Amino acid sequence: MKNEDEPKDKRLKPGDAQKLTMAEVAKYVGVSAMTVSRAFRQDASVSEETRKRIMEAVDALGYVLDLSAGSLSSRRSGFIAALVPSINNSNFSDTARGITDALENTGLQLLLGYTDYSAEKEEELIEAMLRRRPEGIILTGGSHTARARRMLAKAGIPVVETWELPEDPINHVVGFSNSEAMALLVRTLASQGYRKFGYIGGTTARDTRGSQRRSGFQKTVEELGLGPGRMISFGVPPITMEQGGQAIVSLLERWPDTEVVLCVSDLSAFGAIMECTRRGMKVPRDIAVAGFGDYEISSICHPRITTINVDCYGIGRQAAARLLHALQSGEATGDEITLTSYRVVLRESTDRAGAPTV
Amino acid sequence: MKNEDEPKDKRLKPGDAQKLTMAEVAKYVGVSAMTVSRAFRQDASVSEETRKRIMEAVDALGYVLDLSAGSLSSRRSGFIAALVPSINNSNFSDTARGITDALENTGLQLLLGYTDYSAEKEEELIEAMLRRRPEGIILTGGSHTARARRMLAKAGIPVVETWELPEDPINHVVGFSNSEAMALLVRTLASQGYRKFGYIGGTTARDTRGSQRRSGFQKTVEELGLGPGRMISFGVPPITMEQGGQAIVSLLERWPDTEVVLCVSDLSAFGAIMECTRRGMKVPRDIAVAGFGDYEISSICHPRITTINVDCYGIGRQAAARLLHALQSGEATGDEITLTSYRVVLRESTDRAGAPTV
DNA sequence: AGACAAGATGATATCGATAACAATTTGAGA
DNA sequence: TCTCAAATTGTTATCGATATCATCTTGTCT
Repeated sequence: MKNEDEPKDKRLKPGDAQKLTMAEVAKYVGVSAMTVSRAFRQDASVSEETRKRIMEAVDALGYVLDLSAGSLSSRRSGFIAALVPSINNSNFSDTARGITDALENTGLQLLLGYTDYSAEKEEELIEAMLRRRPEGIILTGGSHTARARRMLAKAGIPVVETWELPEDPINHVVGFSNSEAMALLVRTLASQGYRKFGYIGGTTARDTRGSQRRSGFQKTVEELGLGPGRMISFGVPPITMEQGGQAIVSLLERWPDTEVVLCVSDLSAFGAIMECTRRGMKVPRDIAVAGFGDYEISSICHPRITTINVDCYGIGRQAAARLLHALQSGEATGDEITLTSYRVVLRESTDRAGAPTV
Repeated sequence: MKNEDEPKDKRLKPGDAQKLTMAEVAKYVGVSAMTVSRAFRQDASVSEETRKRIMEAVDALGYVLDLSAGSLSSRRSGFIAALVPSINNSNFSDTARGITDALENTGLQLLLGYTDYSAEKEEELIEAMLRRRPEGIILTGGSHTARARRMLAKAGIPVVETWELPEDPINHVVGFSNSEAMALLVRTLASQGYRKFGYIGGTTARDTRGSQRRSGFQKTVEELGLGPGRMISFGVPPITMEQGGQAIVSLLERWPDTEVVLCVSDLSAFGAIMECTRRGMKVPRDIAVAGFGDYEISSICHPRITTINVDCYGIGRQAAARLLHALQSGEATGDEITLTSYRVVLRESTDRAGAPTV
């Protein structure tokens, strides 16, 4: 048996754990557990004096509220779930940050998961999340398995789909049209005189936003009468910087007269530009390149990369705001679409003047 | 009243929510709730036939297990908490991915938070996490507020500190010495003939790993008799690509004869190199630059950046593995230190041959 | 002074699953 | 065929907080 008389260990260590409950705090203070519970919520009616005494006891005893117990009786988990394709992609981690920031001081906590661009993984994650009874859920995109849709419908919580404009929205939407955004970029560059367009993207439709960008590209090039675009598919999405470099090599081998190459994201665009530079080509003098997403790198690198700026952080904030609103108003059925902004950011990599760099 | 005879809505919508409980599934199948509960756990003893019938009912009814109720009685929350400084930094999101991957199929779920490099924010988050009664917690670094340490000790759960080697570890450690890693980089470059070393880092000690790298730099430069290093502090950590560019300008104005500049991370190194390029300087011909962290960008950009490769993903995996081991063995006190690997990656940006690039 | 509203606090039932133990069935070996 | 262990299933209490309703103060207004 341990010596219980030795009150202080020189160093605090795990293992001293006592299962402190609210009831024990209550006994210590000389009130009921219910009063302690009230002291933890700002809206409850407890006298200032009692709350102070309780909080002192909480501090002294080192009590930490147990939300899992509370959420059972209050029937509110205090969770919001969000699924993004990848947390290593700064566009999506910006969105996650937007969600977290919007949730601050709401008493809601974010449960984050990443689907790795797979609808099956998404389905699994949705189930795992729903087991925690989140009060709302934020998804990326509009492609979900049938079972995922069924589970979501049954859950009876507000759902926000983001980053796209799904054809058949589940509930709320906060996003933009990836295909129109890419179309805008094509038209902008065409108006600057570019005629021979190439495109670099991934090989499969796993990345639905990527597919939408691709189709926006293709459609617009044809509408403008600039023939079919020169499309190169390279690698399973999300395609990396390195694959961007390999892809542009293929593209230029096949269609050496290409004037400008649009990429599914800034990362592949950057890889493409670096590979060109390495091979002695100058961007934009020999070939112009544009990306999508306006990652930090694109405004810093040399040459700076033309791209579409997307309000990633705002998507997160607005998605969370929509959820909060739905929770407050109690409505679980509103089908609202919030369009988020995007804009073309013209930079050196497509500069028609094509001033030889350096 | 709604027409309950119409069995299928054309489109499933939230709002159909029924509070389905295990007891109702049990009644539907004709067994007890306990048996349904058992059917959900793989180790429990239920006949295959019963489990099948139960799972069919679960499917038919659309029941989703409620873990919050279960964790109350089983006294196991099924959560692991992890705090990282930032999820927008790919080094840390790699670590988060490592943790998530290691947790797969363990029935444990990750609760992720980001501290924004602040010990106060960390303290708040630790409390918020502990309210969910995680079974273990993973922290970044070894600097915590006194109250945070107290709460952790009291929680009685295994704690893993990562990415550093704290002087006074709480419990488990999975990391490496940032100062020795930086020292290794200095010595490696010194052995290649570099003599006049500069350093770019942030202005405050908020980023403890950054501070350690800085002191490792300073110490080693002095040990090698290369005088005090030329240090530029620029911006509140984490310093951005852009700040890296601004910093190298300051540094070269003040010490124009600097031969090589080490940066607290690859991101600032990249910014520095791009700014130099933009100003007509060639890297490494006119100035050599190195980073830290081996971000994807460093192996792609031109010139490729010399750096320290850190096993970010492995840190996450090993931290989670250590936690799992502690949970299995029931020990909550083991003070083990797991060293993770790092290595110098020499690339073009410090190539002594200094071949003019392009 | 009496009445009543507002504020503070307490008692009890309950959220939905699971631990722990009890009861029952099944099957193998004697 | 009988016995006993293993496998299967059921019963009841419980996890720790909170909803709900009841009770008790306090102060104000007539």
